[in-house]
Amino acid sequence: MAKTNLLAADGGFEQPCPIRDVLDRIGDQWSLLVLDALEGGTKRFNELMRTLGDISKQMLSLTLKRLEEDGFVRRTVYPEVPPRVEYDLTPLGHSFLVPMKGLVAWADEHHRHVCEARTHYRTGAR
Amino acid sequence: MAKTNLLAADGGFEQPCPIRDVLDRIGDQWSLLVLDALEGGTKRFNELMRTLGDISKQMLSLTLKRLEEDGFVRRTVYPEVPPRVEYDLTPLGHSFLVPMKGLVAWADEHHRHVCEARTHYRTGAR
DNA sequence: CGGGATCCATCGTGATACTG
DNA sequence: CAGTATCACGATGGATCCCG
Repeated sequence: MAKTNLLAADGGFEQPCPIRDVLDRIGDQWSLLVLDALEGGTKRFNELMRTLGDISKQMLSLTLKRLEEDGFVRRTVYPEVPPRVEYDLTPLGHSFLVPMKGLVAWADEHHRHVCEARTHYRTGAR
Repeated sequence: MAKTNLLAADGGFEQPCPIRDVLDRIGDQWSLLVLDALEGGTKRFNELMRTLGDISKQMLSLTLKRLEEDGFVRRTVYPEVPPRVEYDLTPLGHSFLVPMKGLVAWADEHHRHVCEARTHYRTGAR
C-alpha cells in the first residue's frame, strides 16, 4: 500500500504530503519557466523578464521570492548604484531540473497526442 | 539557444508551447493525484473519492473530464441502474506516469531540504 | 535598475443542493 | 450511484504607480 500512494492526502497523516507540498509551489504558471531560464546560469531581474517574455514584474518578483524561500534559487544583491541583483540556481535547484527535464521531454514528445485527443473528444467522442 | 528553451512563451511563436500547455492541465491541484490513484487500475467515481480522500465531487468530476478530454483517462459508462461509470488510464496516461514518477521521487527525496530552506529563510537569511 | 504597494479582473476550488 | 447547477470566496495574475 505504501507502494505508490505517495500522493495521498498525506503520507500517513503526518505532513501535508511532500508531493503536494512541492507541487503547490512549482505548479504555478511561472516557477518551472523561471527555473528553466536560470539553467543557463546567473541572470539579472530584467534579463529574466526578457527571457520569459511575457511575465509581469510582479509575478517574476513573487515567483523568485518563493523559489528563493524554498531553496531553489539564490539571490545576490550587490550594494551598488544603480542596484544590481543576480539570481542563480542552488544545488537543490539544479537537482530539480533532472526530473523536470523528464517532464518537459514527455510534454514535448506527446503534445501532439494530447492535441489529437482533444480534437477527437470534441468531434465525436460522445 | 534552442537547447533548453522549450519552456519559452512559445516554441517559436507557433503553438502556446507544449510544456505550458501540458503543465496548465496537470499543474492543478488534483490531476496528478487522480492519475496516481488510477495507476492501480480501473476505478469508479466514488472509489476515487475515497482514495483521494479530500476532493470534492465537483473537482473530481471536473478533473476527470479534463483528463478524459486530454486523452489521459478513459471513461466507460455502463447503461445500468444504478449507473456505473469506470475510469482507467489510457496508454498515454500510463506513459505520463513515467516522468511523473521521477518528479514524485524527487519531491519525496528532497522535501526535507525544501523545508529546511524555508526555515532557514525565515530565521536569518535576510 | 530592481523591485514594493495598490487596485482590479479572472480563475480555481469548496460547499451545498438538486437530478437522472 | 454519478454526477450537474448554483453560489461564494480566496488565490492568481495583470497593470500601474511609486520608491530607494
